[in-house]
Amino acid sequence: MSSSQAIIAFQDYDLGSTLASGQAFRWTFRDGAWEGVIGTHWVRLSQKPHGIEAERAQPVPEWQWLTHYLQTDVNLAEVLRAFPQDEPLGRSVQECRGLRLLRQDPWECLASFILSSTKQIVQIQQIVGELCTRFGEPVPVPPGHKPFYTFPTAERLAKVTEAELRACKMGFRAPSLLKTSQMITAGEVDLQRLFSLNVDQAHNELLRFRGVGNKIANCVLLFAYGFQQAFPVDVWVMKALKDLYFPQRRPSAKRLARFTSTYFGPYAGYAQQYLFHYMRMKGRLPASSVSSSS
DNA sequence: TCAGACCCTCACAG
DNA sequence: ACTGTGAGGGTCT
Repeated sequence: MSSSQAIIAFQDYDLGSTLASGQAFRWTFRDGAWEGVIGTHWVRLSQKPHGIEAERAQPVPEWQWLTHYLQTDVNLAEVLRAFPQDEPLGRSVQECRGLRLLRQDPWECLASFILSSTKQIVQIQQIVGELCTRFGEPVPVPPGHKPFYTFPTAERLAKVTEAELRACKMGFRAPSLLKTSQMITAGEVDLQRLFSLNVDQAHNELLRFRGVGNKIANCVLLFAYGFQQAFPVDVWVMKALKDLYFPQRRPSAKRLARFTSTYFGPYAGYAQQYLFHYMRMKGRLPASSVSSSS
């Protein structure tokens, strides 16, 4: 029974916060709904009182690809219960109610985060968009709608030149993405195989790629491979950790790693996302109140 | 451990 | 309008 529309009954899911929280970079909000591409599926998602409404350009037999991406079967209440009961995290959870983690394609996630280093989220979105437009394949969209593209495969990108990548405004990240594409195409690293490894082994495999350090490796482990204990530490989370948990003196890298891998529990990755989102929102408040008071 | 380099773009002063 | 400056979900040497 195919349909081009479905409602996923679900509560405790803030679609907007989740899609715009810097996990994925290809969602755009338009006319009250989020439009994007998952794999080869164009889809439009909107938040409804009793769940998420999904709309496709063409009928599809099933929606498992979508529920898997959105991770709607994760019991958020259980995740939140496993958090340490401290004040900063509690406040973050309160402010970001319904924030979720997505489950993305490993290659798209890896490539996107290679492009993320020292970039603002808006800029990452620009670069990724440019990359897809130039090297992705068009996907079916509703009549008269602007075109959408797949995320280009590693095989495709392995054949382009560094100059072509730089034309997507990715700067010094171009050689890293190119080399990574080539390594994967050559079979030097098998991204699917990482699913069968433990978190430390998978982490080490990811570090073999140029442009992938500790932070980006953890992002890919968390957002694509579902290692919920992975804890990416970027400038925002670092600020949160220093301000909220180490106000006296700044901890050594070793001490910090020890803390993040034990204190937050089995769902540390979720805790990280809440702290990240909270810090970003908080940092943004003064700017928006200034601009709106003119 | 610790700078400095690395590309490029945008926001924000002046 | 124009130019100058700083910094942005890091990584590598």
